[in-house]
Amino acid sequence: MKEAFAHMAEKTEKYDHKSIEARWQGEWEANGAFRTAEGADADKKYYVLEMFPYPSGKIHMGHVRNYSIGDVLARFLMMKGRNVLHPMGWDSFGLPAENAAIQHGIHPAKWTHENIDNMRTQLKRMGLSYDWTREVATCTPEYYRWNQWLFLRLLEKGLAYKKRSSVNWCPECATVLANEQVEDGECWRCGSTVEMKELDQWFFKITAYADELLEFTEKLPGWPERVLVMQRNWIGKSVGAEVDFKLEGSDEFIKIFTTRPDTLFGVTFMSLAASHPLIEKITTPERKDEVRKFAAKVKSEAKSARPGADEAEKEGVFTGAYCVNPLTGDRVPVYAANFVLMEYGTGAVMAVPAHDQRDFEFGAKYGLPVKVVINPPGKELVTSEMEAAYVDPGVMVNSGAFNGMESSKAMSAITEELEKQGKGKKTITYRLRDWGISRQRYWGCPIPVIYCDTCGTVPVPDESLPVILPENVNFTGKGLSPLATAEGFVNVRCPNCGSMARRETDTMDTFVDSSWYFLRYASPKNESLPFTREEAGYWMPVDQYIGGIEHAVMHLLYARFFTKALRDLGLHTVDEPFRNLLTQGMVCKEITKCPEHGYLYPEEAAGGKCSICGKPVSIGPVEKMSKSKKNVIDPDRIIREYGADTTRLFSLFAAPPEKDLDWNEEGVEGSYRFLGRVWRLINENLDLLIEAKAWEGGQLEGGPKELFGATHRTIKKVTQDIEERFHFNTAISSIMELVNASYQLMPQLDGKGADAIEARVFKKAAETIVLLIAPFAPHISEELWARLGSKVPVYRTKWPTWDEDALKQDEVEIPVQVNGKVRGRVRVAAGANEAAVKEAVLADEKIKESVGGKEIKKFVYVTDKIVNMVVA
RNA sequence: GCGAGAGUGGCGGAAUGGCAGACGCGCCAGACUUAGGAUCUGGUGGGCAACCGUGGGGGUUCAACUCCCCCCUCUCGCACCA
Repeated sequence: MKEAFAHMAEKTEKYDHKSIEARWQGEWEANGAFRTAEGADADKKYYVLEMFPYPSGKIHMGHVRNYSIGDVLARFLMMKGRNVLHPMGWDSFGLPAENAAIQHGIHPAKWTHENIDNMRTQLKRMGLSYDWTREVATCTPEYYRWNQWLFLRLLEKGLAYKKRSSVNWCPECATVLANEQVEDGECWRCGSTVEMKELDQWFFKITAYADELLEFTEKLPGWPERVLVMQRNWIGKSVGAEVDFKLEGSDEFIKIFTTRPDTLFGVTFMSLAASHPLIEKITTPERKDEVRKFAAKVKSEAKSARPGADEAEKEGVFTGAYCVNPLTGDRVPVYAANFVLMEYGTGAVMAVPAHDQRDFEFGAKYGLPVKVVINPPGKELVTSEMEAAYVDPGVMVNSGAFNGMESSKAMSAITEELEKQGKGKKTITYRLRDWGISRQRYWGCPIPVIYCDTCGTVPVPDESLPVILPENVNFTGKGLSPLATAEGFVNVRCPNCGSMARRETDTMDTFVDSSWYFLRYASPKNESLPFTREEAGYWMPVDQYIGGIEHAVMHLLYARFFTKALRDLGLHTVDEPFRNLLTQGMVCKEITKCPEHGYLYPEEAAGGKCSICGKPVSIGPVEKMSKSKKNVIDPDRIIREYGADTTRLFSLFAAPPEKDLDWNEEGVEGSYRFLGRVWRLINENLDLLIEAKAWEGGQLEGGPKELFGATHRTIKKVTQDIEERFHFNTAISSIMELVNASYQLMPQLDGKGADAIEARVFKKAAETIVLLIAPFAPHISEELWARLGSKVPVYRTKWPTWDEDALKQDEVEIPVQVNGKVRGRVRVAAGANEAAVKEAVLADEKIKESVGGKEIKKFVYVTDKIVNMVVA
């Protein structure tokens, strides 16, 4: 239909996003537009980084949003004269590639590289300002050899070690999972129930940095508070004491951990984790049966997702054993309890029902005594009247020599006493565990060690790196990793003694790869080091890191750990990798459902009817885009139909970056219309605009003065919105206002020449619009800039600056409130004094009426802003 | 339970002590047109009005979406951490 009218010669050429975007992407590529090099002036550097993607095959809207945000910043800062590093790469080891091999018989390498090629093309079509010469892919030997090299350095430092340990095992993925990869007892990737398994594993000693990692969460003002909180929770530091309780009739001790040594005199029983190794030993024969049954029950319950902590009933059984309170000598019965976790502390807890809510509940259930040792200030607790534990500080009682002391002081006093007697010591525990990095998978970085019968565990020498992942292996998806069955890989001579030995066949967790890639971008091609001190020294830290909240703990904590460990290896000098972090919101869309066919893709629900059966479709709540709910929009289609500029613009305009974005196609059309409006504004006046000289200042009146003021106001607003708060949505809306204001001036251009003030002010506005939209919609911006006659591309043009004088208005309209309600407005000279304003206000008929002759008790005037009168 | 964030027109969202609803979507009207799902222009929180309106209730202030206190709802994170 559109074509039928195409012959109706339109006044101006249509906005053809396809040819414009192809042209400028070609130009940028041909000119190496975004290549970066270290400069002399270190404070001009700016490192913008978006989390690199896993090459799943196609980009999704989350990527579009992430990279659009980063690109606005990068392009804006380039125009502001910063030396911007803006790289991109691929987090390209990982399970999906291996699954593709198992399911479709495609080699992971082939699958991955094809996906990378495809996604690179897609990213280039978005017009992102990456320095592609710095591209890295973690699955290439050029990259992963440095993974191996860094592993060896950590090994030398004692920060990598091997131990046999019980690990989380996913039966479906046939691999070990890190603690962080287990969610509610299920595999984070496939959702299978996780089992425990004993295996020899490589670990990184992240716990050696627990304190520093925690401490620096207070020194990252550029990070969102919630991410820091999540990391603090994850590290889970608590300060307290370890206390030894001697077992009655034995030389063994039960070691407990407590954060409340001040309550030690109030211990009335002891709780052990059901899986505590001492349980079996100490349980009296007549109780064995009951205790074993209980332990089995706790174990099975632990496997299924534990119900919400506080609501779960506290249960336990008496073991028949007693231990002795080290300070009071009291006899304390030992229980096995379901709420004590073997993984935390020592797996044993001293129970103080009077001052711990869990112990209180447990004690009440089994009729155990309550002994108060802390009274609230000015009060006395009566055991029989207590309905809950008293957990706050107070004054010590029933605590021997410590009576009368502030409980806060007793904490350390009692700990010191224990230390003096050799019965305990001050201790700090962490929830954070060392990072298990071994994976029984093929598509990952080989761990560079060799096992020799004579020499033991031997590191692969640096000069033998990289340990190449062999291509020729079998994929079954069952049992051992394909590497373990690759004879040519496994069998190797010991680098030490030369006898036949075996290679490690586990590969590294892919989070290792992504823990230092931001450093590799500084020296992407270096063949003798992972990165050089000079280059990393120039670019690091990343000034702005942008990515999804899902990486709040794992990736971001590992990357922080690596940065610190590599610093201590002397490889660079920064403490923290990411100075500022922006966690973008999710991209969401409403769900469409057919009563018969379930979830429908948006295109299957066109017109509100199911495309399969024609039944009306129910439109559900807005949720995160996901394939399972079919509420996904393919960026490729949007870019094809509307162009990259529109797609980027909409994803930035619809919501501020940290909030969730609600995708809707009408909004996309709105953004497209806006770009069309900019296109016409300039092309319909192109001859005049080329000829006119932009107005840069001087005496103005009326329409031109207004537009010139609006131009400068917009420069100021857009600049501040981008650099101070990342509020791209309001930046874009203010450019829209400037475009609207420019259209308002168009009638005044009629019949005027290029020398006319109107034309010159209009030119200034037009130029400004083109430059201000450049970070958001770079292609149309370049095209219009070239059409306006510039030989220099926009990305090398200076970002416009504003003139405070141009913002000033001669006259301002002041709203006048009477008792807080707007009753009228007066026009006064800008900056007028209160007396002058008052005179104008009192002369106004409408306002007079509102005042109704009543007494004016107070007259408030905020210069150029508002008047408020209190009358009665 | 603890922690973080949010609650504003039909919708996405503006406004961080100073005219609530910028900008956009949607909707309505007009212009141009053989035609319009193009474009341009205007209108659009509710109410006939006085007035009423930012989750609810109190407070501070000349002035509160914004600050303080209490409560409700939602989202996210942590969750028997001794």
